Amino acid sequence: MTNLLPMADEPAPERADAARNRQAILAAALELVRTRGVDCVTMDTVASVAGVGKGTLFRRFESREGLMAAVLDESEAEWQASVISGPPPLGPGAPPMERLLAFGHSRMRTNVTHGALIKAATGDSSARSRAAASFAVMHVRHLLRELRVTGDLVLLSIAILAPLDIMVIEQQQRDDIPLDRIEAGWDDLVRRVVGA
Amino acid sequence: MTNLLPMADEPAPERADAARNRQAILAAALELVRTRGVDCVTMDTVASVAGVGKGTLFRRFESREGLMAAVLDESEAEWQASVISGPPPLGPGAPPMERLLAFGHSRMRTNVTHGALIKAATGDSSARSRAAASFAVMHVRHLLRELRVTGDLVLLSIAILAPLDIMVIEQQQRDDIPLDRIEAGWDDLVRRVVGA
DNA sequence: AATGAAAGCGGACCGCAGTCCGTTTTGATC
DNA sequence: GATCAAAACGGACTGCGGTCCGCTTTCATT
Repeated sequence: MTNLLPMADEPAPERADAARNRQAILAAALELVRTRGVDCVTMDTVASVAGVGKGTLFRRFESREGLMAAVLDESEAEWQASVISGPPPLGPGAPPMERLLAFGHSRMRTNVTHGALIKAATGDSSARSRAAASFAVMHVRHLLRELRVTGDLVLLSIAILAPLDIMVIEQQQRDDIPLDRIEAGWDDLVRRVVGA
Repeated sequence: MTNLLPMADEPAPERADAARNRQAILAAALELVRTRGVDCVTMDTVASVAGVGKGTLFRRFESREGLMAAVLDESEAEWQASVISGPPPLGPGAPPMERLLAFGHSRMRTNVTHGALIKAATGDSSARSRAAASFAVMHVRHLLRELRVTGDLVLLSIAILAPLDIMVIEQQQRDDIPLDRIEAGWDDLVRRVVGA
């Protein structure tokens, strides 16, 4: 007998077939996104390539958005890792200001590169975007603190991060503003906020 | 005989029935949005209430997004008017810094109030959001110039406006940050950028 | 190994945005 | 007022995201 009365609300284990299917779906989605491009990947296609029913997709990943978020996390996780423990200046070791600028540049380029996927994974109040935003705010706030910035650091972090949003970046690109100029503008903003 | 050879590429006149239908559609959409809320308004419903075919809706307004943009413009236009020629501090007459802060607060509150409609009207590269953003950037840039701010004023304007975006605001509200604190944080940002 | 209930499965089905194309309306010209 | 091409119309149709529910699989227990 193991654990008759549930001790805590454990996150519910996953049945063998469920785990197998989640892997198959994720692999299929990843492959399809890579070969056809995000916008041409339908849920029916993913289901049939993965060899499961459509219902299974939605039970595992909630929505198309959720599935795309899972695909995106594959690369997002390693980006976060390189921020936390990669080589400087993005990772630890460089002075805070250099790290902050490197962080912004890296985030901006990543957003541009994975733009389509990020947009597909980021709808209203998606769990994924909350987590991603939370990580970024945490990191920027930490760097601002090291830079001895005073004030509401959470709000300042959000303000600093807002112009890096893909939608904002793409709007500027549509107005023929080159990426380098956007980057320079952001650097300027950061310096003004930090007060350097 | 009037104008046999077209002198310039005039924006093409509109046939009587076309104009009539556009009005009917817009009226129906406005009414439905008001009574049912944006998210419950389908294109089929608008079409049947307006007494036209579905095809007509899409020919006139391109997409659901476009229709919602048209509905939104009803109120957006008068907001822009109050910025350009309304009473201070939002309108002309107050010192630039006061106007800038008033502008931000007003924009923020408006975004929150019309959040659902704005989101429905604002998709990837919508013509509407380009125009709206353009107006805001123009205005902020103008105020920054009056404040003797130096640098890439367009980029700084975009950076100042980015945190006012509905998606950004709503993210913060989900994290239980009250609107007043968001507002204060934005004021702080502006003062740092302006250098006051 | 037998059992039974909970978890998972899958595909028919639904609602909605957007397209297509044969028919109708408009208005400039004669 | 008759003519006619261009413009507009409308609703059947398509494709996709998402739901529903009767059937199957899993696995803890005996």
